[in-house]
Amino acid sequence: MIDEISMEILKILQDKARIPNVEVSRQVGLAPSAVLERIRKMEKTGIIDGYEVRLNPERFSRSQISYIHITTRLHSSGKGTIGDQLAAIPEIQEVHFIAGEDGYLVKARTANTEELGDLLRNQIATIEGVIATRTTTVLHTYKETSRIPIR
Amino acid sequence: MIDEISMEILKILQDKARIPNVEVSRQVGLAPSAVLERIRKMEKTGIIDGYEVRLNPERFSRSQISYIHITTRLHSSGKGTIGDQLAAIPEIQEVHFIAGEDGYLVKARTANTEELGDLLRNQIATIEGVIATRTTTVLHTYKETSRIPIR
DNA sequence: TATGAAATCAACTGTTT
DNA sequence: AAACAGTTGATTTCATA
Repeated sequence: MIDEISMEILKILQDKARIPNVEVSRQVGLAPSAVLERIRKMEKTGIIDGYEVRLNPERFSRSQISYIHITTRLHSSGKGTIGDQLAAIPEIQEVHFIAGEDGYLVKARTANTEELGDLLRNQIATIEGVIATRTTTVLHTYKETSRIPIR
Repeated sequence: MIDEISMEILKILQDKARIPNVEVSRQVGLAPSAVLERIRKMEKTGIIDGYEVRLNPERFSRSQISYIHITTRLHSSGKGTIGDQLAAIPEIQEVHFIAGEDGYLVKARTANTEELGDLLRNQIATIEGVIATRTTTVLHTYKETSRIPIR
């Protein structure tokens, strides 16, 4: 479904998402229009999901990463699922429903622990069906990427 | 340090990282070259960290997300820190040193639980100083973005 | 910093294989 | 179906204010 050349294109884009198209075409040995056509097709078929700007969290007062385990009641009523309500909070970057704990694992970014407390008390604890939270505080991040190994 | 116009530009880019530059310039009311200059400057000063292609994990056999708590010995010897060694594993997207557990929290993407077992046994457990691992399996993901709220 | 002119590149359309 | 070439319009660089 994805041939050698398209794989090559994806690898180049993973290294540098805003590389000029002519540069990609030079590297893979095709005409620019052919490369563009391949990229458009991969965008259409969902192989390429999109493009993101990565902003420096420290420049926007978002240095503190926290992982929050959220225990919920099994039969939640309320409007919408708890997962969707958590996902709507902008400080929360990831919401995962996890096995073995009847609940969710979410990743949050705040300026500091004070804002984290705010988030826990005023945004998360108020959601119908949330029983308890347990927070893991990040002291240092060695790696943080959305890049996946492709083959 | 970041004025109103640059903030506006960043918000537009967060919504659509590959929006044409003329379109941005129309929205903020500047010449295209002026917008570009501002973007270049923000790239240089590290406000913009980079740009990423988001590939569909399912198309590349990386559907399974796992969070792995790794307990380590306090005084690790060996070559390089454990954090750096974990960061070098391509299946691992995030490596965080966490408070309260003498260890790391990592996010991994594998094709399935079999590959996860492989990763745990052959790549993680073999690192000098690693005592134990505890894995949280993700069943469903509601949200997964690197976007941060800016203000 | 912002601008406008000039060169390079992107993207659409045709044509060919 | 995929690659290419030509045209149109956007991006980027540069001189200038």
